[in-house]
Amino acid sequence: MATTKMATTKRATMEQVAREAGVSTQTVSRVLNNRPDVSPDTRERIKEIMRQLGYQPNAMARSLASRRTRTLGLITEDFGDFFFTQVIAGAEEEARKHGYLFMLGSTELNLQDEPEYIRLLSERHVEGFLFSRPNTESDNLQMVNLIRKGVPVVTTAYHLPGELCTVVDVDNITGGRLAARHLLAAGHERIGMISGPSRWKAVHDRAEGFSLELKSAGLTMNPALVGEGDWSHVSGYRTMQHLLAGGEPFSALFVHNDQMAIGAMRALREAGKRVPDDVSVVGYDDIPAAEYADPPLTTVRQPMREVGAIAARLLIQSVEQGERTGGEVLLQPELVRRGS
Amino acid sequence: MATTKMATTKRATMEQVAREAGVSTQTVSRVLNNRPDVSPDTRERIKEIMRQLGYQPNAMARSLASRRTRTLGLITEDFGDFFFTQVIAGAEEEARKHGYLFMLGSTELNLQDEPEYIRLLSERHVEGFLFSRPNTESDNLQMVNLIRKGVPVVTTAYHLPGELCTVVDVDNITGGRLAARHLLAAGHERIGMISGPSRWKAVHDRAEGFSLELKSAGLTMNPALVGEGDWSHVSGYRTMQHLLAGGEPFSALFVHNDQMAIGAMRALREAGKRVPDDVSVVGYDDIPAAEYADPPLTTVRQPMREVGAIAARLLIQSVEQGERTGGEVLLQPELVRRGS
DNA sequence: GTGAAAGCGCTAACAT
DNA sequence: ATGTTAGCGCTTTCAC
Repeated sequence: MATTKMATTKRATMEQVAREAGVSTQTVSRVLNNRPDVSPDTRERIKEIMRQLGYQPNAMARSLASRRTRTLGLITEDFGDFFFTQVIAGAEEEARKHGYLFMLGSTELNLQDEPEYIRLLSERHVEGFLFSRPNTESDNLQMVNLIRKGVPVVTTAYHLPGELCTVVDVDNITGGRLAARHLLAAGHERIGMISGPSRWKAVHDRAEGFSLELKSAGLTMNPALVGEGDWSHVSGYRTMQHLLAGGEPFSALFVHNDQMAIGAMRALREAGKRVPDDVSVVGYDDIPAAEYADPPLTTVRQPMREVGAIAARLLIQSVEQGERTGGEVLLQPELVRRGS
Repeated sequence: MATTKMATTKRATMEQVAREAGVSTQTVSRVLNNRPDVSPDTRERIKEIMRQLGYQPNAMARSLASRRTRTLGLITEDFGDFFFTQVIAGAEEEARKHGYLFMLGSTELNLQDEPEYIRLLSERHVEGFLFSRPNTESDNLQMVNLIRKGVPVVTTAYHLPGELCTVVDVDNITGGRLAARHLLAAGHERIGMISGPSRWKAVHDRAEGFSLELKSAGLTMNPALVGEGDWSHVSGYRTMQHLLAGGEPFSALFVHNDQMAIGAMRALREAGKRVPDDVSVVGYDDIPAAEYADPPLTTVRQPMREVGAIAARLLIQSVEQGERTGGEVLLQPELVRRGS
């Protein structure tokens, strides 16, 4: 292994630029911040010198003086989850357009690490937080504390009642309706459902939208045909086996995400049921694998990157305008018809 | 929408803590940095006051004075990619254990944004960069510039010849060998391959390992049975159709990632070939969907989170010890036998 | 349009 | 074991 001791590279400072240009640092600062009150001449000369010196402003010094960091904090829980990574990608891209960067805090299912992350991010003076993760009852305290301190907070898919916090979400009731309408239109009457964990608001809403639509067709859910999974492939597989073992006949199935739907289809296949001939399946999310499932999975697509982008935009707005708005933005899902 | 104008919350400063405790800021600083030269009494008293005041050190002020940020930069290209998100998750977790945070720069396939990200991150004085993304020839310049400036750089899966940059990778030659050995042991002799894009070193290595193993069994690759995809499901599907159309018989297939393998299996199915009865398939990566493919996909698993964790550890080491090592760490893949 | 002075909140280096 | 002095590299405020 080759090894070299390195001295820290020293960068040009504003003072050097000022000296070279024969002006005060103040004038250089004005150029750096695109303020109008500099003569075009001086401005150009200073810019040229900056280029020559490879001047890079020191963000820490700027932050210390100006109390702005143009940095945001992102709290997530699971990088393995397609939904949340897409949200992050969308948020990140949007933030950069505004000159903001995200600092990352992913608890990776160790929720107890979250306070530590929030501390690390707070110390670094992130100007706002984006929470993009599932929610349990217990973990609101952190968010509420931040909000009460006046820190801008935006969440995806989670509404904190009574707090000034913006929520960006996809309309899950409509999502459930879309799934139901699709199955009803195909003539199904005995319909099962595999939901996500019941503590999720999304799960409740998808089930509600689904039931509402059944009701308007004069049908109701049969409790013997409803199971609950934990979003994983395997839980879809097991829950399906369980419903199958119940012996209650059905010809269609609504599953609350694609991973579980793919697991459920495997269980159906193993039980000798063909999809869609014996059982039609509708999933949720439209993950990349959905299109290449066997058969290709009909599913409810959510605009996840857009959720992230809007969340970032609202967060930055809140940061820059110094106001805290407790609002909700609801995006619409769409049905993607495939072979299942 | 409820709306409130917020004043920026003012935080306690070191000076306030010092005043309350009747000591100088210096002593408070010593406590904050866990230096030994403070009497146990004073230390405890100061800590207590910090707690009471809810004191949070200002990371920018600390950075400005100490020239340390304990922040790292992470450059990636695609949050949709399972491999890279796992690497990030591993890196992130490891970094936090050392008190470091990552700032995020994901170009999301717009490679031309990378210089902008690097600039934003440099200005914020990240102490090192982790590049976790695929590579083309043209994009080395950015990395080389950083390295030459003395900035610690670690990459995953990419070796920059002649530069002091650490690489953490998974042994792709062995990966190719594992796949070949598995197929040879099952008695296959006519074996096809769908590779990733040929400009990737990983692709070259996987193909080489695969060929080497065939050679030691007295076989060679048949060029008519080799196709190239772009890692996507659809490219695996199309490439498979193309190979099938060639008419060259084969009984086994090595595919350079699972997504393409799943696409290829669909093409096989549509062509009336059963997996594994007519054609055995080995994928690469072991993404979550592999286990729930039909049939469950036999694949070469890579320890991706570990790659990230090791990369982060080496990067932090390089930052803290101030030395640049051009080394390579090679982790080993393993074969996961399933039904394909 | 430009400059001088003060200070953001902390740490480094030295003194005691 | 603790205090003093002098910055870190900028922006703010106010003066000209």
